[in-house]
Amino acid sequence: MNVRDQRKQLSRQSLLDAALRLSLQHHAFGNVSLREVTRFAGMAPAAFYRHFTDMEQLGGDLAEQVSICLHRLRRRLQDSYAAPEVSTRHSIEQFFLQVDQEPDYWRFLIQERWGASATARQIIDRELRLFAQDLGRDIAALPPYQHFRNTDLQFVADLVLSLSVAWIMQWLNLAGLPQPQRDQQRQAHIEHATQQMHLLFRGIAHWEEDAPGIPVRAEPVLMP
Amino acid sequence: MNVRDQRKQLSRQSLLDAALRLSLQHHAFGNVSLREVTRFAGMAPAAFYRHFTDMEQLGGDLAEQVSICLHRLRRRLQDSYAAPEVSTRHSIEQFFLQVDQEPDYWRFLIQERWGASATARQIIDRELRLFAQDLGRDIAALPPYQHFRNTDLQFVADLVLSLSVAWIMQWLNLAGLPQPQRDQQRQAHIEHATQQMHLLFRGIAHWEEDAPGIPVRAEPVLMP
DNA sequence: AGTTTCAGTGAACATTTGTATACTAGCTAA
DNA sequence: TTAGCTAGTATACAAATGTTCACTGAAACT
Repeated sequence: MNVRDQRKQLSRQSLLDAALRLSLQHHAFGNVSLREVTRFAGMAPAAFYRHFTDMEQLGGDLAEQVSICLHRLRRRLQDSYAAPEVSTRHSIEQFFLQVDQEPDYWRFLIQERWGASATARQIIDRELRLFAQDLGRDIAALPPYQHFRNTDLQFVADLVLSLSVAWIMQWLNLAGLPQPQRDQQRQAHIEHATQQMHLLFRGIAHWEEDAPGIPVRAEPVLMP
Repeated sequence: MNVRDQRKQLSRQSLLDAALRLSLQHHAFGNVSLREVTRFAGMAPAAFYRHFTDMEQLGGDLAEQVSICLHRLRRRLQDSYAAPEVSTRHSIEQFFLQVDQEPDYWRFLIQERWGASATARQIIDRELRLFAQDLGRDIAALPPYQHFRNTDLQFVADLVLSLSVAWIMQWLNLAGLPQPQRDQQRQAHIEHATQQMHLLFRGIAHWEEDAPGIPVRAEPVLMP
């Protein structure tokens, strides 16, 4: 590649990095101004237009780039087929360890899921939907679940996705705590998530039976 | 109350209303300017300071007001004890019907949960946490669940809370669709949520047993 | 070697922003 | 009735914003 194009992409990346950093600092991408981004990246405001027409476009491109995080996660998920002897708890620990590897990306993703940039919202939504689909396919392919219909397993995948999003944000918010308390809270959070997953497994295992322990009369109570 | 104080509170409310409306329009409270709020409410910018010192304070007060929504929901939840013969599906329908009654409030709440205003975030978080606690207590008080430990049921409540948040936002985003397609999608969404709840019920019913259908080796796969 | 291309600069612009000030009208309380 | 409060107005100002334009210098191409 050209030396010039190389440098161009370099400063383009520094703009994206600046936008990400400032988005997290301001708790929203929409609160970040064009000038602020260029200032943070160390260039003149007008240089911005050599790379993006608009802050909206930058938001979209940033979301696209951050979405790579999810792709990586999906690939790692498939790798877990190779070594399936590990426990649920261990898997969850691995999951959060992976979140910790790129915490800013994850925070951005969840923050901008309902954020101001329409393009970013669209991209993030597509990405999460894709992720849930893959999750459903992966579950369906396993021997114990093969006798379930594919559509049945899809809503399980959606459920896990909803849970994951909640977990990640809770996990990331523990990062601000002081060291001794933080590790304890993190351990508790892992325990919490593991229990929730176990509950789901029980539910799946007994999916087709009646649930004699739970009378119909009591059902609505769990439901807000 | 004084006529003057009465009028003051009236215009204070119109400021809050304007802020809510504009927050939803801009997809973030942080993107709303002080002047925009006063313009929308039909007064001069300086009048703002007779009611709030800051946009931050307005954000907090708005979050506080919107939180009433959750209180109302909690109360309605307790009422469901009176008529527990209804099905899960019906309860969920009722739930979304209630969301539809004040959709703006709900959207604001979820949107600003990780938004720019620190005060708003704090208030919303406290409110959701309280909601989950109540949910746990309510579940624990029911005969079929009384033999579970309270702490065990708490994570079930957290799970339901995480799910509810996801449901609400998905539900609200169906509002933009054209009429014929919308009702169909809504029906599907209710079905979806009902299935997810049923899965949880199965899991709770078989909480203490082993799950023979699910080998340990397969567990991690469900876990991202 | 000479010309072209183009990422980045600096200055300028019209707007919009938050905030301060002096002021007005009308309710409140003596 | 009269004096005082005070919610709201009008105006002003400094700061920051998005966008433009002519420019510069180094890489790229012929």
